[in-house]
Amino acid sequence: MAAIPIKNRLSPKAPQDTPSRILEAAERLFLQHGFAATSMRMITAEAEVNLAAVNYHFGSKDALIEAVFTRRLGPLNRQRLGHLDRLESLAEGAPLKLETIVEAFIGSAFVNEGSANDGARLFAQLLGRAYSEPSGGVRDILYNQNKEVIKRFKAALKKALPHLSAEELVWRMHFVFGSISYTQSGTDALRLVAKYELSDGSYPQTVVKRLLPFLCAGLQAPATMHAPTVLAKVS
Amino acid sequence: MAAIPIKNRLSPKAPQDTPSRILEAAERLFLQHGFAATSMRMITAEAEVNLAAVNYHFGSKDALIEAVFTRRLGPLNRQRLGHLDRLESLAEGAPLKLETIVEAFIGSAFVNEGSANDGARLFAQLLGRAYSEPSGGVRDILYNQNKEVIKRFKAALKKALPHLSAEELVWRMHFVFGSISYTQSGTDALRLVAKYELSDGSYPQTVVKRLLPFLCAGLQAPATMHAPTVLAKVS
DNA sequence: GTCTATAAACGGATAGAC
DNA sequence: GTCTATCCGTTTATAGAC
Repeated sequence: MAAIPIKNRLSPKAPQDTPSRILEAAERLFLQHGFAATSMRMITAEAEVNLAAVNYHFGSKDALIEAVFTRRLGPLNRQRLGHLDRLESLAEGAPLKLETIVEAFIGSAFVNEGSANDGARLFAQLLGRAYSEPSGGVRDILYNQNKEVIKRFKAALKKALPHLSAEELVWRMHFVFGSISYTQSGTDALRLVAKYELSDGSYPQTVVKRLLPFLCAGLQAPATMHAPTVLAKVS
Repeated sequence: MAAIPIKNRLSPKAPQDTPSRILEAAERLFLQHGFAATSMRMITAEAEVNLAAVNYHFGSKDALIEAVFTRRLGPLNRQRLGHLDRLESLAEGAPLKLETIVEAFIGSAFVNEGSANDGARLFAQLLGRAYSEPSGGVRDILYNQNKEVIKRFKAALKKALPHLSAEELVWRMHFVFGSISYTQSGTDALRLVAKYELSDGSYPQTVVKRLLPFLCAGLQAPATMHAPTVLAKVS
C-alpha cells in the first residue's frame, strides 16, 4: 500500500485537488479581506487554478462561501459536543465547573483537532469574522449548524450558574461570543489598544489562557438589578 | 431670531441638505450590508439624491466612508473625555470606581448626546461593525481618532485595577471591546443564542445595564497564571 | 476536468448641459 | 448644485474547444 496518504502531506506546494485548493485559498482571503471584497479572481489566483474552476466545482460564489463553512463546521462541532459529552458523563449529573465548560467551548474553537493542521486555526479566525457579518447569508449557515451546540452549552451553563435567569444567561453568552469572536478574528485589532508589540504574541494557547478568567468572572457576576442606572438621569 | 434651528427639526421627511442625506443613508446601509457590499448607487437611491452627488460632495466612496465616521467620532470622543475629566476632577487623584469608568466609556457609546437623535444610536452600531472590519481603511481611521480616548481610559483602568500587569490590562480591554462591539453591531446575533424574542428587547439602556456587571467582573478577575492549562494535555 | 473567450451586469468615477 | 449620459474597469457566470 502507499506510504503516506496524500491528504496528510503537509509539504510545501502540496499538489492537492482543485476543490481543496480553492476552499483553502478562499478561507485565507475571506479572512483577510471579508467576503464581499474577495473576488473569485483573487481566489483562483491564490489557489493557482483556473477561474472557471470555482463555478465548475461549487456552482457560484455564494455556494463556495457556504462550502467553506460547512466543511469545517461539522467536525468542529462534533468535537465540541464530544468534549462536553465526556465531561458530563464524568460528572454523573452534577453541574460542571464553569471554567471547564467555557474551556471546552472556547478551547475547541481555538486549538482544533490534532492541531497539526493550522488550516483549522485559520478557520477559527474566519468564524470570528463571520459572526460579525451582516445578517442573512453567512449568518444563517452559522445559526443552523451551531444551534445544537449552543443548546447543549446553554444547558450546561444553566446548571453551573443557577443564580442567573434564562434571559440573563442568554445575554451573557452573547457577550462571551463577542469577546471570543473579536479575539479570534485577528489580533490586528489589538493594535488599537496597544500599539507596541506584545511579548507573548498571538499564540492560541496564550490567548485562551488570558480569555478564560475574564469570561468566567464575567459569567459569574451577580445578576443585574432592574433599577434605573446612573446614566438614566437627564443631561 | 429664528424660532427653531433647522438642524433640530425631527419631522418626518425633513428636507435636509444633500450631504447630510447622503451621510445618513450611507450610515444606514453600511451598517446593514457592510462597506464593500454597499454601492454608491444603493446610497444615492436611499438618500434620494443623484448618483453624481456623492462624488461632487465627497470626492470618492472612500472619502465618504471616512466622512461618515469623522462626523460623529469627534463629538462622541469629546463627550467621553469630558465625562472622564469630570469624574477624575471629582475624585481628586484617587482611583475611580471601576464601574464608573466602564460606564463612562460604554454608556457614551450607546446612549449618545441629547439622545433625541437616534442617528447617534445607529452610529454606535456602525462602530461595532467597523471594529470587526478587515485591517486597513476603516480601521486606520478608528485608530487615529480613538487613540487619545483609549490612552486616557487605559490610564484610568490601570489605577483602578492595580493587580493587573500592563500586558494583562491590554488584553482585557481587548476582550471588553469585543463584547461591546459585538453587542453594538446589532442584536441580530442574539438570535444565534436565543431563538425566541427577548422581553426587554434591545433598548440601549437595558443592554448597558446587562453589559456592565459582566465587563466589570471580567476586568476584576484574578491575573492569569502562567502555567499550562488543562487543554494542553494531548488527546 | 481544465482551459480560453466572452457574455451580461455592476462597480466607481467624470464630462458637460442646465 | 444638480442632472443625464457615458467611460471604463471589474464582477460573476457560462459557452464551447480541448
